[in-house]
Amino acid sequence: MDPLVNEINKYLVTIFNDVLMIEEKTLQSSRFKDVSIKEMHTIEAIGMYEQLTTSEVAKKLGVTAGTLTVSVNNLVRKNYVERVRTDHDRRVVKLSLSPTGRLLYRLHDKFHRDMVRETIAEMDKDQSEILMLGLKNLHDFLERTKEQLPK
Amino acid sequence: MDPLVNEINKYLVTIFNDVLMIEEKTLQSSRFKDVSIKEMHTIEAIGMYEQLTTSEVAKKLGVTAGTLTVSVNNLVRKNYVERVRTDHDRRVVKLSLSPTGRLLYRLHDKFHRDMVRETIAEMDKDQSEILMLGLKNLHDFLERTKEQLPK
DNA sequence: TCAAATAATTTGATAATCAAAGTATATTGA
DNA sequence: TCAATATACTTTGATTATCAAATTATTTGA
Repeated sequence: MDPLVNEINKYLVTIFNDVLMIEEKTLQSSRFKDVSIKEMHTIEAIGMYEQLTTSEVAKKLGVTAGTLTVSVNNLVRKNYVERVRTDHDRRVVKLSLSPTGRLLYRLHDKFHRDMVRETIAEMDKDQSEILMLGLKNLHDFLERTKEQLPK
Repeated sequence: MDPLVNEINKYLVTIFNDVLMIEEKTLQSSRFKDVSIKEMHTIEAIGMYEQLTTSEVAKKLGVTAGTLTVSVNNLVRKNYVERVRTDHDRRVVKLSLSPTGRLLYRLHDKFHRDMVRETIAEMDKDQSEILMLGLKNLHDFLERTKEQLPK
């Protein structure tokens, strides 16, 4: 067993848990105490620019449409998300962020980008590009794995 | 804004969502359907070798002791975890994995290591070491961030 | 036209989570 | 010594997250 595999794996597991914990605590000590980390990820999936439907966002998050409807009910009540039923097909609901939702999205995005910036700060360009390539490999592998998953 | 920062960030976000989803679905289609991904991470935190207490595991997971007690109640009922009250200090409970818990731990660990192995399969040694270094940087940054977090 | 398909929502059940209160045990200091 | 305090864990009550299945509204296709 390649010790590098173990080491990379160990870092990934810890990074994973740490990011979630830090995101949660950062939110809870900001002015957005009424947003859970799950809700934050829903806001992230709704996004700033596209006009995604309920089922598209549910698929992106890997939850059922019912789960998303409940979550969006709360986010609409708390004024982070807006629902618009389309004229074209009146069964479809497009989701978008309210002005406050957009502000929160940008703050969260900044947290992520600062985290990455700090990480690669002391690497030279070659190194950070190899890091990027490594992450791309992992990403591509995961996308392939998702395809093969028993629906 | 360095486009590399955005790109690395984008991969990280997708990787996180994908790993969670794949882990959840893989569990649900295995013989361990009664274990949620949260419970899997609790089993992971209890670990194979150390004898951690309830509060140590809660801290590792970033949840309250009450939350962990509830989760451990379920894992004991389902026969993945064992509780032992210590003689030395009878308030303290040490947590450990049952034989089935150990089996599940090893399977989950294998999933992770296969994922990493596949990722670095086509990289040469220099490249995979730089990936590792990048992850170490991210990891160290997160550990420092955790320190500074408002308790 | 109208049966089937689709998009979203609602419902009922269970798990995950916290803060606060409660229980049992250990430590400390007058 | 022993009462007050601290510690480790558990319980409780409330809220959120989740799913599968049922329901509602609308669209599509034979």
